[in-house]
Amino acid sequence: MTLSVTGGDLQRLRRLNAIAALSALRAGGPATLTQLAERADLARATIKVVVKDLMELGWVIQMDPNGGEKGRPARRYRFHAEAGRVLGLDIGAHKVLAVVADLDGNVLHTTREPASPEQPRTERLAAVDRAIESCLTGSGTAASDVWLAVAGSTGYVDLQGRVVLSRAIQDWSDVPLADHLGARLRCPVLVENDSRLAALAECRRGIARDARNLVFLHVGRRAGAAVVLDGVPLRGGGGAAGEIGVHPLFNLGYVGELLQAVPSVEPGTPPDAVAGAVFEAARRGDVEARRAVLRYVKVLALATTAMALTVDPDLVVLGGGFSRSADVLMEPLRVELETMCLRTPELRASVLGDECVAIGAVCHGVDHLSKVLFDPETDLPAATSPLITV
Amino acid sequence: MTLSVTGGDLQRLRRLNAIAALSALRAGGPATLTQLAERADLARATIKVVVKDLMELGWVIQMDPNGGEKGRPARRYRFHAEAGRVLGLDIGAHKVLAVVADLDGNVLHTTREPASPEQPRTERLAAVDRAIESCLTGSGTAASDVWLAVAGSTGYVDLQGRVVLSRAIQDWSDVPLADHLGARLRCPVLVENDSRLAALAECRRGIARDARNLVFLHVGRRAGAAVVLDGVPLRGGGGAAGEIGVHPLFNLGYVGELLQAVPSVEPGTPPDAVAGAVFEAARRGDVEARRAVLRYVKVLALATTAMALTVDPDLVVLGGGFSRSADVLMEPLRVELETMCLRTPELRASVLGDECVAIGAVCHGVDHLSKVLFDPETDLPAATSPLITV
DNA sequence: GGATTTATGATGTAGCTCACCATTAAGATT
DNA sequence: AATCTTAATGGTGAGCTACATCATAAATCC
Repeated sequence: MTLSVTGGDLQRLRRLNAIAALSALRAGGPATLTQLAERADLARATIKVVVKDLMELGWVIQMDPNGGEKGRPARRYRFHAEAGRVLGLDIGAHKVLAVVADLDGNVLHTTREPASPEQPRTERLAAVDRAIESCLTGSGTAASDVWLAVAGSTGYVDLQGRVVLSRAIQDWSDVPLADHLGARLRCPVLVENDSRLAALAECRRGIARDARNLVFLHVGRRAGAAVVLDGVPLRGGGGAAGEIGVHPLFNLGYVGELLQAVPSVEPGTPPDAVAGAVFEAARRGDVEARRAVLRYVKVLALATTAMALTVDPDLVVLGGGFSRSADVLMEPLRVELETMCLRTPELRASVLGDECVAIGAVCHGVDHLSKVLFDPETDLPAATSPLITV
Repeated sequence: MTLSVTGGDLQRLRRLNAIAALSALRAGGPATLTQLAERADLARATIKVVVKDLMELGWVIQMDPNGGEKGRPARRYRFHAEAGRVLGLDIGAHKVLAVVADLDGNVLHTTREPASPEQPRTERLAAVDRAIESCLTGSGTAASDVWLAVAGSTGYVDLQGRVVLSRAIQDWSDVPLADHLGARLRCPVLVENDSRLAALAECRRGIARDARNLVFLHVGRRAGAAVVLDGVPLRGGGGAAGEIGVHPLFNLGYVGELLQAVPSVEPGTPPDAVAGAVFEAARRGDVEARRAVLRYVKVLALATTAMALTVDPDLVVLGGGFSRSADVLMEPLRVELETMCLRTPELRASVLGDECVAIGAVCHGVDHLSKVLFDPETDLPAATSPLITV
């Protein structure tokens, strides 16, 4: 029986109401006291006291009065999203992305560094450092303003933020990424699998905003996956949830190879462009290309069905590089899923492009901060470089 | 952002404290006021008022004073588990089981009715009715004392409590089971997949009490599965979570057939006894039998790996009829899982035998009641046939 | 300029939790 | 048997908290 209800004293009630007011403010945008009272289902007088406290702590600030309505103009308040910053990182095979966002998750600045799957880890880590550096200076962010950093990396990331194993990047196994970043940044660091963050991004800001349970399929030359349940990315007991790609029956690590050796693709095409050419040919109706796409889709569908039968999602989101060719992939995939699934989930293509993982990192960071900072069990801290526990 | 914190009134605080006290009482067993104050981290005076309220509502009763300690003897209180009853049902292919339990989930009485996979649905429903009938009379329970009934059935059960599809029982698809039981019982009814309830039972009362994330594998002539995450059975968006058995690559619906046609098993052996004979032969070291077992295990392992790679559980529990032969199955299964999983989960055999599903049904019912009755959002009802919403 | 509208600030009431105290009922000690 | 020790009980008052209500203030509308 997992009933862990905690009661408490009057101060706790006050805290509860403060958090309720703050949540209402964040969820519904700027508001007057009366509006907030309505939203949080509390008396105006209560809201007033609570908002005063929140302003003193620095979580809420008063906005410029905007006239235009009749009656006495109301003071309007909003969440002080600029009080701190969240750093989001996407460490992919071919690029490193850094973004700085405010506490609402609004991205303020983005920088990009090139990378390659073959480069040694020190070079990649250096690229990460450069991306962070230029993103901070570019957005005018002091290192002390960053409350939390969240990194998304390919590969299996354990609960300590160590990249245990990566197949997409050569020298990227057994990398203590959280430690490296923590030493550099002087703030808590979370490291997550990239697909999981991309899935979260789609669930919060992308195509899946109306869904609570979804499977995210990262399609590319290598395929990855992630599961979101009740709006929360599923990590599993050791952080390995979604790693269906290593299953011997659906070898997603090399699934892209199914898209090679199509006659209509010119022999000289560089490896990176082959898949795109096959998709283009299939789009034109080339029979061999369509057959290759179907082979690719069939493997994908088998893996997706296995996941769908395990967690029964409402939605499957197609993301990753190849999702640009969703027009070619979707229909055959839908057909395959329909023949195999017990309750076929809806299928949609991602709408967040390239920065999907970085945005997911920010979302994850904001969620984490909200959970830690606005926890009814502990005192509400002041909005100044608070102590975050990871 | 899913922050749905609700603040409130002083009455709400009182309610919160009442629930905290009640939870502490239920979790830790009978207690004195001082002990309860300690457990719930509240002042004695508060506990006193709250317990008085709870006694008036009928949720808490005073026990006989038990002397033997020095100092003024303290009144001892306990949760009034006898205030209501939960009915648990297991509707299997070969039997129907009914149990009556109190609000702590203690089983008071069990009845059993035979069934067969071939019988028409009306006969099976009649057997269910008989099992309920004799279980109620046998335990001296009035129909009005049953607050909630939970049924576990083989097959895919949708969120409305309808058995959509069953392969283990012939005439058992598209059965509105919740409606049938609801009309008979005059109390709310929950219907769930049987494997899911068995998994819950292992997690609460069985071998998996220390685990929060697990995959449950129902092994038999047909195999089924269920997932428990954070101590809660995973239903999925439509109740189909865990139905990995219908995946075309691991055809678990007929996996038992892999255990046939072993020379050392006498030709005349009845179909039900073949598997047991094969296991027995394998146990003795018969090579053909071991090979058959290995074929069976390999299929099982592929399906289990797919699930494990999706949700990354800490534990896989082997349950169902064939788990009696866990000694033969475990080791090869462990080996297979180790070669395929990224993070191999621990493997254990079920300890709750035949009544596993029924016990799980009771656990699920008690959980549901706790959630609905002791919800901080609503007033605490009196402990007399309360209105339960499903 | 007056009427209307809407937000603000202040007051009083009721309810809750808690710390503190004297009281009570048992076993332990002399 | 009388006294001491121990530990729970019951009651009181202090300090907060949330809420409803009311007079007041600052805009727009006619």
